[in-house]
Amino acid sequence: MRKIYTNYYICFHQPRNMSNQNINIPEVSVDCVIFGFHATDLKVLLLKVYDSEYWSLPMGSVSRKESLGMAASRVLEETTGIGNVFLQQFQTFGAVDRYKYYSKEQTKAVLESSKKEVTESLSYQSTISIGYYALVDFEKIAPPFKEYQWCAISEIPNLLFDHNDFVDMALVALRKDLRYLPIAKLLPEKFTLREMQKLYETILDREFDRRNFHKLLMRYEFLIKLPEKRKGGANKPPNLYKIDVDKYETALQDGISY
Amino acid sequence: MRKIYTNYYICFHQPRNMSNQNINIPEVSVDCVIFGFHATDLKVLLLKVYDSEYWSLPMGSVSRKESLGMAASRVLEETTGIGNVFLQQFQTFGAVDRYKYYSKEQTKAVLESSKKEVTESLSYQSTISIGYYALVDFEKIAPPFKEYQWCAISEIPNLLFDHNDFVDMALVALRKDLRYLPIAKLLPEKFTLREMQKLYETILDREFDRRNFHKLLMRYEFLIKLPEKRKGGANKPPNLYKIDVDKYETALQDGISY
DNA sequence: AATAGTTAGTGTAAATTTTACGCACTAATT
DNA sequence: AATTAGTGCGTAAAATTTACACTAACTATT
Repeated sequence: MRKIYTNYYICFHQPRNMSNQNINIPEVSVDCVIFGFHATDLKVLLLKVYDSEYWSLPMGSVSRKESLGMAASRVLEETTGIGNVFLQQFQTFGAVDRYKYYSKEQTKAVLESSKKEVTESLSYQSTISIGYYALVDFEKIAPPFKEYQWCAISEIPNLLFDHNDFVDMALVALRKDLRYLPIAKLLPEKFTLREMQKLYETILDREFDRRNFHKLLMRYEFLIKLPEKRKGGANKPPNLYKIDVDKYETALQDGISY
Repeated sequence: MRKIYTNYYICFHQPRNMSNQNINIPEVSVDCVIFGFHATDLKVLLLKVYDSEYWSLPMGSVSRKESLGMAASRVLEETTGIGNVFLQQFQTFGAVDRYKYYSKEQTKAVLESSKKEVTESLSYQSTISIGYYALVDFEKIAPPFKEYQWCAISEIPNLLFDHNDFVDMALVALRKDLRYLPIAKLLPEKFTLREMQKLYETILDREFDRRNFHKLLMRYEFLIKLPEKRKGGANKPPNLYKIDVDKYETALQDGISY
């Protein structure tokens, strides 16, 4: 006979002492992987940890007065100035001592540089992090300021804590959900078909035939051909396109095949 | 000129007062959607809230000494006795006051029935819940005990808090990731091709041709034909199959098309 | 002004995959 | 014997994916 435990009722937590109530939820943070696209590279925006040589992802805590999505959006705005972007939750991380285990020497350095008297507390803080990724227009936040740096996916250094895992898993999620994601948000408002193709090729790490790709995209009718062309190259200037937002969203409902 | 905020360093939380330290992380829970499959129905295991008429999903808090996956596994074991199952994190929920906002009268009833003097505290507790779904063999935990009830997806009543959202989103995630998920875990160890087909048909809400489905599955070579047949019906007894675990996992890496 | 070099833009045919379904045979129930 | 449903083969139609070659427009060079 299988043993069935008897505490089958919902176990309510003890009420916390709210006297020194912080508006933020302790031990929970939101960490953001910000994707941008430039030339043929998928890039991630890294943030330099104050007064140290280390890099991390933008992160922050969650207020009790906001939803997770709002928190992610706010954190992004506060740390980078980027607002109003597409954000997608992809995974929540909560390994034991994950802030302690990874990059021990980095963590120590950061603690020292942060000039606060927090020595051991870090390992008990932000034990759980909700990962979001953002799709942003690279050009809108370039050139980077010295505290931030766009970094190609393939060249990302060791990051603080387990942030390298965040980047890896964000990329996995991005690839998996590609059919349903508005990846055009990684492009500038006006773009060429070739740029869009490059974007797909970079994310999926495969090549498309120019003509077939063209046909494929045109099926969905969310591309508006502009009367402008992009001059400057020593070649026939390509047409510029922009997105018909309504039609794009409709197409994304069903998924865009490739 | 875009305004860039200056707090670009990582903001460490104030250390919490650890004197009345609870081993569990307050305000965080793990909630489980347990999928089972019976006849032609996809079902979810619901848990009756102690001494009330309401139902909820199995849930519990997360210890600081365990990872999220371990917590989900433990919660499942503790509440239902089910162990060693496939668990998949699908989404983390954290809307403002989501425990207060949903099912106000239900929450109240539960609070009263729980016979604890927690009145307002609930709305500040378990603000964030990490959703996992499990794929289990329906037969192994049937017949249900009175505190639990298998409930067909289409007949789920109003659940506590925002647990209806959990079920909806778990199903969306299940459908989306179907190609990569070991949904055979929803079947008994020995099963017929027809049962597997029904399973796919139920999850995807579409029909397959018997012969084509047969061909499709056989391509992957993860089905082992057993010398047994399932007798009982007024017809030719169908063959029984079991899974070749190694080959199944290999096939799932690349995804099983349908 | 002519030319070379580069990339853009476009349609059609072949190959492959998916879907639909026919048929012969088997093995149980009633 | 009639009925019901599974097994396993095949084949044809439909849909999708892949392969492929030329002309056009611009810049840079001479």
